[in-house]
Amino acid sequence: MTAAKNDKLTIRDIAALAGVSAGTVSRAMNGQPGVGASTRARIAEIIAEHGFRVDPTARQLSTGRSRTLGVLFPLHASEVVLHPVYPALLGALGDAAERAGYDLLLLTMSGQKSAHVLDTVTRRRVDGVVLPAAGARDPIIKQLVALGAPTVLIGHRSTLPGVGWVDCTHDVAAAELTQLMLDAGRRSLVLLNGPTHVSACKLRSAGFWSAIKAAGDISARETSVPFDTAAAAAAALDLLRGDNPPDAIVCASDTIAAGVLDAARTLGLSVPDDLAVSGFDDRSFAVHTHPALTTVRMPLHDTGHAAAHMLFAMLGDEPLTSRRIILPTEVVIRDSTPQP
Amino acid sequence: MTAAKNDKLTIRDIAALAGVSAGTVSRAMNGQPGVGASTRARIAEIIAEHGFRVDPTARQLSTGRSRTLGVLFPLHASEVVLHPVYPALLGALGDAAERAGYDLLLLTMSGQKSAHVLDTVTRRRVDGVVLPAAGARDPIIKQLVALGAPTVLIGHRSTLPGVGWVDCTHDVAAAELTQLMLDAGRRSLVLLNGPTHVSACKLRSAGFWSAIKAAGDISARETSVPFDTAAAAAAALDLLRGDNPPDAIVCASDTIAAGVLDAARTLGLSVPDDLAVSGFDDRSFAVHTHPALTTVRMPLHDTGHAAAHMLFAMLGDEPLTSRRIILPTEVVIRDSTPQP
DNA sequence: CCGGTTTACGCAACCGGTTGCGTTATCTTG
DNA sequence: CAAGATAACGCAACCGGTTGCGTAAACCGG
Repeated sequence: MTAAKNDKLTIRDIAALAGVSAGTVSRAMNGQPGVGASTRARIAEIIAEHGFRVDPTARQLSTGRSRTLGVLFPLHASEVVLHPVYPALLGALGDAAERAGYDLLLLTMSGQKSAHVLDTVTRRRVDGVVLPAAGARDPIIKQLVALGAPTVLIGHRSTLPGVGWVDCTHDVAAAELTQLMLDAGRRSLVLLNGPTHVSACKLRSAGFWSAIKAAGDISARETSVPFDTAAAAAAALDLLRGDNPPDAIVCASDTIAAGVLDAARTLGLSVPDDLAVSGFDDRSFAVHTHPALTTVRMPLHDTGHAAAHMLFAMLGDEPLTSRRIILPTEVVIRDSTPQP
Repeated sequence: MTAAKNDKLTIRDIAALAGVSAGTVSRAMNGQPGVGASTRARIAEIIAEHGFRVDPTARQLSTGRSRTLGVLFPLHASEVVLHPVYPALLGALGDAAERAGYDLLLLTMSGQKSAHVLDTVTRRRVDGVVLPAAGARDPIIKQLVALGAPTVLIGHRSTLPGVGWVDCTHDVAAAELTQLMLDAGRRSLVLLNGPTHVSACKLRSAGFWSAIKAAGDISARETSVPFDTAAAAAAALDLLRGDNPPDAIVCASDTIAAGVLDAARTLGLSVPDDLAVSGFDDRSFAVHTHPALTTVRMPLHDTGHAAAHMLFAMLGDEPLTSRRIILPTEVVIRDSTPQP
């Protein structure tokens, strides 16, 4: 057996084996100067032979670094995993962390109980924090920067100094979809937006209106509904039965779009001929709706990856990169909009 | 300000404030005997006033416990979060951990690179491990028990001594669905199963065949396909075009069932009149297919919850419970099977 | 009021690494 | 070859808690 088990070796055991002091072993392991070449080689050999691994807890206690990144959601964990985009972000962050030799600590925060999270950061159980669900109003962001914790936001373009963020082009995607509707001859559009305090929804609104403004004489409205299929269906029924019913509805999420499809079916409208519908998120069910949903795929894997590496750069592990990154989205055209 | 910030207080600072030794503060904090009532009260007051919090790293170094539970997936993180059931389990585990004051460390393991994971366990960065994706063949399970790590499996009924597990009644659910088909008069059934090495698929097969056997003179077959809509569609086309085409297909997942629905549509078959179809998992898209899918909802939240508390019991935090738990499933009847 | 037990608390070692500083050995260079 | 510079390494303190053991004071019954 070479580098197998034999647990619980300490650095002083290795030092004794090599006939040196513990400090020398530590320096040799960490590639620091002050160790002779032959000694270094001998120590490396002994470490490999006995399968010694440093105790991360002890190292952390003396260095103050844990090689762990925290992923913080101001939600219950069970809410996180049901979300359309958070799980994918978490997965990408996990991949990047594993590849960089970091561990991933999942931090959840029900309500405003930030004490435990701040404590975890203060005590350096995590070296930095990614917030994939950061809202503009969350006080936790300011608290984290006040603590000096390297912080990266996803989906919220904060202006706070020191914090980095990664976001994607919600506005461009919304504009593209809107233009798609206009190009197909639709002249009465509605943006069925999500809650307007959500950063992504603000951007989607901006994209929608910029395309409308550029087109000139178009009838356009915007309404806000929760990210909920039933609520969206009710809102869509109102719109479609009211004055000047829309011939195209741009929705801020696939769940909302699913509600619109339900409403269209209820009224016997044909999609996309009578009504064009688009979603956002490209959730798994988007391909199973009837008709299959035109939607927007966000670069979730790249986003998580970029956020992780931005954090590693802040921690000094990698060369500095930009602290503000905007990644491109991709419009996925299916059958709920007219074919170009 | 009472219990606000003022970071970096040590237990010796508190001891000096209270006019006692660090050891006494430690004992007072942890509710150990050997501290007078008045001293205890004074220490508690000073701790509250200054907002002192123990350093979990230092505590871990001396006690060997981290109040952290590991969730181990022998996969890449990005594969985990795309899975139909793992995210929900992760969420439930996270909720339970937060409520119990535990942190959650996400451990992923690409390929057979178990060294880092075993190291994390050996060094007690986690007090115990939950494996929501345990396969019968995984050597990691034996390695964990060899290390003496409290281990709880989800979805794999291991016979190894010491390990606990939580599973649900895949067999009963499959039998119920099969019986549903039989009660509706279907006489040519197919189980379109997933990969047969998956524990849940074995159970689903057993349930299917037990219902068939009990019914007597029935034509029944079983085929295995990957959990993939396109592959399932191809297999279903073969079956439906072949001799003795089935009038009911019980599928081992919603993704497989979606493929069967696609095949039925291709052939112009009416579901459920010509062909009854059922899925498994109750994924979000099951309600959006046409017709909406009859499927099985698994008690994912309860499963995660039970696994977490079984682990806490093993760690001595809670009274002992059973180490083998089987939770009931729920058949969700929608429109892809004949109404009873 | 006294011997013996219990209680309250301090002291110091320990968990397992890291690191500043001092000492000795080796290497330059004039 | 002597003197100064440099490299290699040991020593011990330190990170911030926990805990076994020793001791002095408070308590007990007789």
